[in-house]
Amino acid sequence: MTQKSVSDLRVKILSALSDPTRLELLDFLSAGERCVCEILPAFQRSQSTISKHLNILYEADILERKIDGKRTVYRIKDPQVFDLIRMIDSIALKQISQLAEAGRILEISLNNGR
Amino acid sequence: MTQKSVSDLRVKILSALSDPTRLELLDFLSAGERCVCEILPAFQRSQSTISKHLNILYEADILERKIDGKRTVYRIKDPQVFDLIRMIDSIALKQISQLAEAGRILEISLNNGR
DNA sequence: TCTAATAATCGTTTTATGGCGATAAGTTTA
DNA sequence: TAAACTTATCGCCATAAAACGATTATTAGA
Repeated sequence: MTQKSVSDLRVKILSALSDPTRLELLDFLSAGERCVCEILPAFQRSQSTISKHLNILYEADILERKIDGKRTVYRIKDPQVFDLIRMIDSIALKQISQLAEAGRILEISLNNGR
Repeated sequence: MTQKSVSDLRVKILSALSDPTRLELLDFLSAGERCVCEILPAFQRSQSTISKHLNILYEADILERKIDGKRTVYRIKDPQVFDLIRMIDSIALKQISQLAEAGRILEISLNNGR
């Protein structure tokens, strides 16, 4: 039996999410389930690359899939991933505003020095 | 000027978090700021490896550091990362309980078949 | 001013990841 | 059943990431 710890799973989930193409895939699928043939035209990546990315998200239990005739349909398994992404964005936005603030202060001190 | 988008930053943050050693470092630092010389004995990794991991977390704006004499002290910059990790754990725990449930159902059907 | 302590950085090796085209495998349709 | 469609997988290459030991730079203390 392959024991799974929460630590292993969280690294697996975080790794699956730490790629721009995969984040775009999640965004794309947030509108609802889609077959691969609908996903492909929306991305400038080869079919094999997209298939691989989808499988990584599937293996991380973030997506589920069903086979429907000759197509495979993917959908978000647990919508809580979007809460997660929102929280990341909130942290990222804080970082950006800190940068902007630092820039403003720098600008002020440069102006004072003129 | 190096423009930073939220998308770039979130990939950077997620990448920084998707490593078991770095998650342990965050856990270790959750008790409060620590210098590298206190961190090292708690990890079975070389000094250069730990230094690199700390720097990755620093570059992702997850840690901040100050130099104090001959030591460098690291601390959590934004405690919201812990909300993030808690949310990951909640997703991971859901996955584990689904696995357990699937195992239970499998066991039942195996028993029925005996 | 030596010496020890501390931590970052360099150079190297090994492993993982992302990308692609080609191929295979399954399904539908003609 | 042959052809077309759809998607997963294989093999390969290039780049990135993780690990280590050795080196460097800085500071504290003898």
